Amino acid sequence: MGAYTAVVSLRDRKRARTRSALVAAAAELFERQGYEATTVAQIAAAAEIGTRTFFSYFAAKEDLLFPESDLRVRAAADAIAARGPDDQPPAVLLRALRAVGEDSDDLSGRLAALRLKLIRTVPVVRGRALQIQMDAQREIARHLAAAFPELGEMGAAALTGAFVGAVTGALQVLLEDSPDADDPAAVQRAVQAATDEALAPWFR
Amino acid sequence: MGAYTAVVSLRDRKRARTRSALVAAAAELFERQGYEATTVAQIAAAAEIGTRTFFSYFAAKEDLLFPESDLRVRAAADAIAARGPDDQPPAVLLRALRAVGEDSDDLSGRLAALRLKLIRTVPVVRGRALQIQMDAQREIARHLAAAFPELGEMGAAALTGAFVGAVTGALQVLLEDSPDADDPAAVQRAVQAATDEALAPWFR
DNA sequence: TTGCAATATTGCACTGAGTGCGATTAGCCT
DNA sequence: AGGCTAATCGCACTCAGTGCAATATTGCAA
Repeated sequence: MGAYTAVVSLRDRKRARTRSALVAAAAELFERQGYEATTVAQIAAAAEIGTRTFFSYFAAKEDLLFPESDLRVRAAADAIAARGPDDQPPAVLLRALRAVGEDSDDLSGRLAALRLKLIRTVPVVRGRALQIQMDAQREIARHLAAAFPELGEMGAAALTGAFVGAVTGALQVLLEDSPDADDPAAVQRAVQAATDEALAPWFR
Repeated sequence: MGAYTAVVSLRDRKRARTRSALVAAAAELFERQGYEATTVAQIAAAAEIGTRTFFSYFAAKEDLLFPESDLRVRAAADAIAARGPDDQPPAVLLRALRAVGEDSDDLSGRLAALRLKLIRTVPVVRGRALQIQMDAQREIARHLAAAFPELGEMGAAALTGAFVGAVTGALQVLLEDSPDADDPAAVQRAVQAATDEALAPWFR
């Protein structure tokens, strides 16, 4: 082992490349043929791996739409950690949620747009998205509780839930009848405006 | 057609009975063998139905855990409809959500307890539960928007989301480390207390 | 560089959910 | 009673996902 061993081994790099290839191939196929009409075997073939091997990269087909979902949680955690000494929980939480929305998504947001569309149309994808969201919410609540012990574990969870719920509620309406429901940037802006208003009672 | 034709035909009654039999059989089997280990074929056989016919009663295996989910929504809608002339949105919403929690669940809450346990342990069940919850939330938001036009469609949705989110957030914590996470009555009481506190800023 | 251990890849066979279709049955209505 | 409609069911099929065992690839140390 020399003085500078690569932090990521060849193995790891190769694995990461294959993973990306899978996501890219899936995006391509989903866009062209639709989600249900695309089989895992097709995706694997497009990424030049065996069908069986696919499941050592993703546990399920839906998971292709949500790579790196932990990045968003980490962004929120950082935002909470960076609070000022006089900040109150609601303000901190609001900044954390903004951080979640802002982390510029994958390459040019093409995957984000696809995800948005499939969340609206494919039940199994929506279900998975909601599960991921709940896990993220729980994790954020944990950080909030650590930052403000006086809230209590449950108080922090309820507060976080209220904020995330407000965002999600606005999102629901937006996604179902907005002309540009597929443009992540536009969606983000609209949601931000709507939630700022809905959460007003907490900031006064 | 005589003066008094049965409101529900024989056909409908039989169908309802079979449906209940399926739910009962499923509950029994899920409790005894676990969710994953129970096949649809077993459930169908226990209810004396062809396997193929099962899918004309329930679209998917998970749906066995959520019969009559629309009852809860209707209870909430009724609560909103029964508002007083001076009631403000938050108070009305809170009553509506209480109505949702109160509708005494299916027979002795045995199914409710099972559902609670499976939501915690089986991902696909949790996903379905979240989807149903979101649909219900959206529907309640619609009623709220109709009752308070000044809120606007999106404002109503955000507010509803915030309230439901607070409840759900508290529920998350409760379900993961409460000793009696399987007792629906206890859970309901605890959630009510937690949310009352978390939603306080709206009532002042 | 070579050889060994660990890990990744793959094929194969299998289970179980869910669907489409066509034949049969059973309830409904006149 | 008899035709009409809707429910039931068996059959064959697709596809997601898993367990297992064989093989190939990479990491590491001598």
